[in-house]
Amino acid sequence: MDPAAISPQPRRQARGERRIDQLLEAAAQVFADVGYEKASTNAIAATAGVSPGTLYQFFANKEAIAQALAERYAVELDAAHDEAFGLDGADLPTEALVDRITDTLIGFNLKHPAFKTVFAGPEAPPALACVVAPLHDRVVGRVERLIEARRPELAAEDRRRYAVVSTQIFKSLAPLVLQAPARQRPTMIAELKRAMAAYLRTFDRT
Amino acid sequence: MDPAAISPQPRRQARGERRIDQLLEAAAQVFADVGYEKASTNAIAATAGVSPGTLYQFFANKEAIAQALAERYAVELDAAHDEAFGLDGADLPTEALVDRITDTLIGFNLKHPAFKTVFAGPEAPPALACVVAPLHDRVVGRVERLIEARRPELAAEDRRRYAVVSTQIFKSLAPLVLQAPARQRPTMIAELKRAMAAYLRTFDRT
Amino acid sequence: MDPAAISPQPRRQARGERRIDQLLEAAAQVFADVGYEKASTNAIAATAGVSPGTLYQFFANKEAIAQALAERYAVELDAAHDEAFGLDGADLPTEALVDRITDTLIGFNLKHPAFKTVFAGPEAPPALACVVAPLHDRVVGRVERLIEARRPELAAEDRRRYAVVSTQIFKSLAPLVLQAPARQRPTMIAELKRAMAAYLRTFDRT
Amino acid sequence: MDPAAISPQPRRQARGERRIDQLLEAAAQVFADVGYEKASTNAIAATAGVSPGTLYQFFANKEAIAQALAERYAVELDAAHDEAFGLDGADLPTEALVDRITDTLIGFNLKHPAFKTVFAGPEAPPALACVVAPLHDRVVGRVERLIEARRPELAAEDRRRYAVVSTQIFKSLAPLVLQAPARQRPTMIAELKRAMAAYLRTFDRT
DNA sequence: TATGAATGAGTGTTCATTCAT
DNA sequence: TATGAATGAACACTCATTCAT
Repeated sequence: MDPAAISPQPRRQARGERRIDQLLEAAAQVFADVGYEKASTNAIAATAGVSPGTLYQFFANKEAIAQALAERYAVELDAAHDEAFGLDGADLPTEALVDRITDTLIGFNLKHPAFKTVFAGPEAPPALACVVAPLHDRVVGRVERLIEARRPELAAEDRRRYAVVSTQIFKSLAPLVLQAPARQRPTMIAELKRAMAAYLRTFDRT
Repeated sequence: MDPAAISPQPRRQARGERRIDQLLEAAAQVFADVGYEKASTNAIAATAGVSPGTLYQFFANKEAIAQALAERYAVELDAAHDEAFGLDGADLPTEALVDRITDTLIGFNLKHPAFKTVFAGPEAPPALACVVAPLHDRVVGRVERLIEARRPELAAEDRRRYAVVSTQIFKSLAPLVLQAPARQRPTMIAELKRAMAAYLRTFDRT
Repeated sequence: MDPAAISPQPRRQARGERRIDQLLEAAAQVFADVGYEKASTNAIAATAGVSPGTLYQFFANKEAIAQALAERYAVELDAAHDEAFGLDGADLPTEALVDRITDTLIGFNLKHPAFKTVFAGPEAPPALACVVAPLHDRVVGRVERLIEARRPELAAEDRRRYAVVSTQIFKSLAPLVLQAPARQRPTMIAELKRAMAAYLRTFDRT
Repeated sequence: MDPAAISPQPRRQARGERRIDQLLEAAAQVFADVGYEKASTNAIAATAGVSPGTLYQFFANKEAIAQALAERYAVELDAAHDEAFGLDGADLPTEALVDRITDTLIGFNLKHPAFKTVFAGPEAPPALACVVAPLHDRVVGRVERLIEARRPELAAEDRRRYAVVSTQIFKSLAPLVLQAPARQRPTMIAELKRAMAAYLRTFDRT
């Protein structure tokens, strides 16, 4: 009973998925180092320890790699979100909510230095725009639902706008935190929270 | 003082300066279209209607083009700033100040679609970083001085941080305004002002 | 030991090595025709019948091509040297030694018209200097050891100088031989030998 | 009596010749620095403090510059030669003759670092070959006449060959002298003389 | 005469992608 | 499935030379 005889497909698929993991990890590293535009597919393949041909066996082109990476991040981010403001997000005071979300997202950014590359919103270079939009939308959607839970009376359009703006503010201040020397990071985090809370409060009691 | 004695040189120099204008205009267009990294010097030359060699007679390299563009923007922006919160910036209520500055800067962005390319802050691609930093610093410095005039008791470090964060927030929301369809632009502008004012107010009365 | 297990890689590597041969041969041709500086990598690739990209898969840059060529020559020249004054080089009369060495090296030059390009001594264009030095040093070193065997009482410094000067004289007269019409070549070879022998004799009996 | 009225042409010609001097001096500098191939006409013009257009008013192309430089050197070298082995060159003992010639020529090379660029013999890059040949021939011719004076019984063909070979040997050893650190220069000069004398002696008494 | 802007083919090199093995 | 050789258009930049002024 050769075990290989029973599961030839799973085995191959498993290998394939390991390869994909390798490649995405390599891509994340290269993206984080030099940015999407300057990241060469050859460099990604080399970092993953495979040949360029192999890379193209799993991804149709450079864009597809960014897309796949974005999807991975989307999934993991969803989980983190769930944990961060799971069921009581609606009832928390604004400050506490901002606290939790910020800590979660900053943690996520620290863990995944390539996240920002792939999480550009309207500023994304045209080449990345369509790739990156779904991840961005997903995060914005999440925020939107949270706002909905807290202020159900708001018009959908307003809700959307608030979500987009909050996300954008967060995204613009995050690099300040990430680039700050470790000593000043807490100050910057506090400032980020202050800015977020200030904005969110403006419509908390409208 | 024979005018003929001074004229031959200026004539040629004048042509050169016209060319520089053409080239910078072309560069702005190309930068705005495809971003700095993907902008090819040949494309810029072609857009300006000259040969690549001509471009390099006026600019040492691609970076120098961005730099020159940044400098032009710096000068024009300074003038706009002066006009926007000239002498009474210190005494205006926060909302009025935000109003003026926002309108000025949004106007500037609309007029110069390449401005954002060359006004990246900490997120600028490494290639642009050193080129772009002076422009960014200049704007931040401006804001800093404004804050100082309004709240002289603040520590320099805090002032700096506030200035940086304000700039960053503005920069992140501006694209939302610029990309919004004309109909929704006023709403977005109002939102941008609201976010800015909310943040600024947090330390207005501390 | 399944031969299939080792074959897939060697096959591809074999192709690669054939390409390298092709490319070096092409480079030698182009170098011989127009010299190192004017040899364009595109011309070398075209001569080898491949695209520029292929060339760069095997050589990091133009310099590396010259380097590889120099190394090939070094190896082949070593073998020729071994054959030319193998073990009895120390005991031969000067004339016989000069005879052998000259014939060997002239033969080598005739076989490899690009050799001189890559065997420039102190006159090499700066771009080639560091590439070419090792080959030159190797030949000089060889001559040095030969001189040492024949005149062990000489100071190292003098030995070195004699070796350098001999090499230089040979190098300067070789082109006269190579460019001479076939009919006059023997005369020129004789002259070259005479000049070499005359110089070497000056310290043979000091 | 405005002197300008009498000699408008000479004045202009004089200015032209000054320009030519400037340009050739600049060319010599640039050639000495980076070699003929890498010397750009723009660099030469800039070094001379004039515009490229002006350069082309006096020289048809890059080659013509080298040619003109070679001619200048030819004239000056002739004078130096006259002085070095004027009328008694025929009767001097070989060593004394070699001494004089060597000192003269080494002096000339030291004074004109670009001389070697423009005095390449059969090794000249094809681009320079025809430019440089006349200077080379002239020097060789000079040596030939000297040999004729000393050994009138030699066949013209042999004389020529001796002259060519002597020149070549000198040319190959000169860079060793020029590049040697000042302390070792005398040793190298002595060696050069020794090599030259050894060669010349071989047919001095045939 | 002198300028310096203008040219444009050419340079060395890169890289997303394909393909034979 | 994996390799790595192969491609070729593109890039940033150069330079001998010309030309309007």
